[in-house]
Amino acid sequence: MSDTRTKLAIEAGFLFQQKGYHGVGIAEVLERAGVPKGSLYHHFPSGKADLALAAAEIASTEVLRIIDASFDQAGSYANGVTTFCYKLAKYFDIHEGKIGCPVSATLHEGPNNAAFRDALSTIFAQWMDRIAHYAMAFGQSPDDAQRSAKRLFLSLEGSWTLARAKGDSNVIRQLPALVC
Amino acid sequence: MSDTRTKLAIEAGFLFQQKGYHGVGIAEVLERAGVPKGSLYHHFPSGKADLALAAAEIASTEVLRIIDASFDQAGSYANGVTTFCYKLAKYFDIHEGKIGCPVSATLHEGPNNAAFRDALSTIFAQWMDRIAHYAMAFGQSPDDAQRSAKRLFLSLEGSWTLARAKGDSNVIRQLPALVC
DNA sequence: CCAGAAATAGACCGGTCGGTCTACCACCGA
DNA sequence: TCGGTGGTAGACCGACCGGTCTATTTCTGG
Repeated sequence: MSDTRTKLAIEAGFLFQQKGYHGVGIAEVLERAGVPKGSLYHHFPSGKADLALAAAEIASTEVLRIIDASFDQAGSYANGVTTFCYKLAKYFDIHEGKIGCPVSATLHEGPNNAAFRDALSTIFAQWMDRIAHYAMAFGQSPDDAQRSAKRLFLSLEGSWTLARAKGDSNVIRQLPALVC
Repeated sequence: MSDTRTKLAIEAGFLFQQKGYHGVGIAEVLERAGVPKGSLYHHFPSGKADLALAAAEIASTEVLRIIDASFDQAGSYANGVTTFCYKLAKYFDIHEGKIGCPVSATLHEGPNNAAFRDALSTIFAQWMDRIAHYAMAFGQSPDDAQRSAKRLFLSLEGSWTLARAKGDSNVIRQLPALVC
């Protein structure tokens, strides 16, 4: 199995989230992961771009997992949103406020090609679909659920940006009061 | 007078907004502005960082100008928000969808130092203050105005992100229906 | 136990990065 | 006319960039 591959993607993601695609050098990723260059190009033949895509994929999966964990045991949609935001705020604090949206930081400032934009767009759609799914599960109409999900997602992206600028995770924690 | 200085900041801002701080090389800015390297380091002694700060300042002023232009002649707060978003969407289209928040793209992916974060945080606060000011002018209570401004700002940041990922300015145009 | 594939290891490459430095030029008050 | 100054011009630098390449080690099926 390819444990090295996963480790590379995770560590790369960690760095991309803080400094953006262009802000991270291959050497830095290699050092953090404790992996030589040869291994990287073995597992990711097309190099940095491959790495970023894989890192974004992993980060996205983690976000979906957090959504599930937040809503599965919630008593209401508003309740789920609150749990979700608190979990994200905690994650933000763990990384000492240096982190933004895990996938947009990775992919947005990368090469402006179709592959990156498509991946980003797909991931965002998945997030909103998942949130809308829970909104409907809690009784909202399909239309309302779509709106709720979009409202939450857009504000969340904004919160990540603002929280990072202010170095304060409370921006994220105050989100439920603003969108519900 | 220093026309060169302004030109450098504007062109740098244009590029930073598309590719982020690390994604833009000094040489590229120089070529776009048609200015030799010596001039840059004459006007911006500490180089790229100075340039980014100046570029962000200019971009922020422009956003404030757009806010004023949108709300000054509006009949209601909601009306002003709509005009504001349409203006931004148009700006987004002019740049062929390659652009995000003009200041966050410039400063967020830059060196993670206090100066950059402070500048960003200050600029965002100015934007929200200005929006809140108009919300109050249209009759909202101070508290409500704060909330309205924050809601609009956060969603707007998110919209810029999503619009760029999807390459579709309609995300921004649909914002008023979501936050008002 | 061995052959071959998978993976690791890192030296090496041309190009580009941000930044420095010296030379020159245009303007302006004396 | 001259000295000085604010600005322009671009050659040049070491560091670092992403990526390639060959050699070696480790794993695995027969």
